[in-house]
Amino acid sequence: MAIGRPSPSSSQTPDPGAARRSSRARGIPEATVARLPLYLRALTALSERSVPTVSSEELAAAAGVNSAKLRKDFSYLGSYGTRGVGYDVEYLVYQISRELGLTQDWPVVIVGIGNLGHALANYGGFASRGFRVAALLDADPNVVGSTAAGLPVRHMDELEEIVATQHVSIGVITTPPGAAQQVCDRLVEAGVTSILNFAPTVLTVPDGVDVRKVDLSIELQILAFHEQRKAGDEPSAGDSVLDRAPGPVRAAAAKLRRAAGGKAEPAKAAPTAKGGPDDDLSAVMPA
Amino acid sequence: MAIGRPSPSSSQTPDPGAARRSSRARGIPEATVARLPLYLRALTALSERSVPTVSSEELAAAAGVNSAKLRKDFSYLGSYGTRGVGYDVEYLVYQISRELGLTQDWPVVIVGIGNLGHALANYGGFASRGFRVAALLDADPNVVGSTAAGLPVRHMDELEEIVATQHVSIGVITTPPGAAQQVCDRLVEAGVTSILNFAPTVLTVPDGVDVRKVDLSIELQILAFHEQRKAGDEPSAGDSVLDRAPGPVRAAAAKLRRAAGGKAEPAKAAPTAKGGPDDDLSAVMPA
DNA sequence: CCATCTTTGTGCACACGTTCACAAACGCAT
DNA sequence: ATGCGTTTGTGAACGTGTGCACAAAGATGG
Repeated sequence: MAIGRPSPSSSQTPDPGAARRSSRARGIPEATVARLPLYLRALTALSERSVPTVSSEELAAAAGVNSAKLRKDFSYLGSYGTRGVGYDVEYLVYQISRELGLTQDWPVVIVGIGNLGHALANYGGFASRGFRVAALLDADPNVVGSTAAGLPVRHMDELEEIVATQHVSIGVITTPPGAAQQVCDRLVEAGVTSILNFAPTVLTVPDGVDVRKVDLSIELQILAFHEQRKAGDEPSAGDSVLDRAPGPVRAAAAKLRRAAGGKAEPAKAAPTAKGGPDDDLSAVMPA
Repeated sequence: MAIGRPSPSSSQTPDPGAARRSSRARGIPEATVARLPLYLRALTALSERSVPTVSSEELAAAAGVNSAKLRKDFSYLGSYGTRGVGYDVEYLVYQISRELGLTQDWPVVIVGIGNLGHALANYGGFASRGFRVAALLDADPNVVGSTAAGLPVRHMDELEEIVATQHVSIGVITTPPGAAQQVCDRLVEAGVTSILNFAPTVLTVPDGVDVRKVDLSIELQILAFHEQRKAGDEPSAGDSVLDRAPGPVRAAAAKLRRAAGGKAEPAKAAPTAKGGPDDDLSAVMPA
């Protein structure tokens, strides 16, 4: 992975390049990998209903994608279907599980046992797919010692030992944003090479370490954007001609803004106050 | 599983088409929209440190993207920078906020107050970006009446009234998977047009309704895939020559599999047992 | 006013992802 | 065997996203 990357780069989820290259190595496009869990879920449901085979059309509908995409996705795995019939459900479940690496055990540590940490610890879908919570960790003495989902919350200082003895390679960060990078560094140092980050922070990691992030705030903002579109549109504010004007006009406006003394547009919104969004340490749950 | 559902289209997150079209309408690519919140976060941090201007290089580093991409992204919004200087932080914060629709109030309802619902209700980043929790809802009488994050948990039956009187257009689903579609239908019926789904289910919604999903299980599986890559690779199991063999050989194998009586490869993994992953109603937190 | 230095904005080429559409492959009935 | 209906697997076209590299625009100093 990480082919031509010179210095340590933060291979966050949004960066397709790095992740893509690493998976394309053996041929499976990143976009396809991201959909495999979807197919697996749909197939598992069919399997439980003892359905022997499915057509690409049916399975695609169940997974919420179109059938051509599904067929192409499967073609990267090999030719597991039978023309005129469809795909063997059980066989496909197994093949996808294997491809995703779910046929083996993945011990996971969760760091930061706030509201979200609790939620994740209780998540049933964990164990069912080969993931096992190896330990719950927190730095707060008030939290350490309590139990969540039947597991004891242990102190951060035990991190290194746990990772080493249990061969943990995946870590989940559910700390406040301020602590995330520090925790991340420690995880990496201890030997963790894949991190799922719920804190609203850009994590910087060395080459060879994968980071994926889940960010509720971002998802909501994207929804808001589309929602605004649906409404009358027109971003509403002091938009006018200036903003989209070309060259000179715009430049002059910029100059004016700077001259006006920092604060441009004494707008009603624009969160500038302290204790705001991301530094809000009270937010144990960041996403 | 909802096979031939022809009518309403389910515009889940993975489907770029629908979402893209709606945003491209006025020009901003979906990929750019998805990054705007990232920039906004970095800019807000700079703003709090009273930094007046940033170069694309600096801001890009803070947001974890490359500078060319950032400049191109901003170019879709208009020409808000000054050559030789950079971007005015305050002005940009305002412009991005406006573009994302964050200069207005977005009341939100959260349905399903389990562990995750609690976590979200307590999320500080909510209010700070124009999002306001209008109500917490649950169907369980044991939960209704309790309080979370200072707000009372109200019964699902109040949904319609709340949505109508408070003009709620965004709903967050944090119910068990089994209840998700039902809750979704009710939200849509009540007038909600944007849904953030944490339940591991494919939601079907009418045209005009946006759905984004957050799925922890999927993220972990993607990490596992890459993790497996890093290790010795070789998906390990009865791979051999057969799986990737062309034409006739493969076909014969498929025939054999079917003839063998359903269950192919009595593999150790492949979750087939009941009480498994997605139907696990005990999993209040799905993601 | 001119030269120089910095940084933006963008044209262009390329890579990736999606979708169409169709031939080849298969089951099944005759 | 042969033909027919079904469904896969994939080549090719298209659209999107990314990154390079550079000209144009502004700042700054003499």
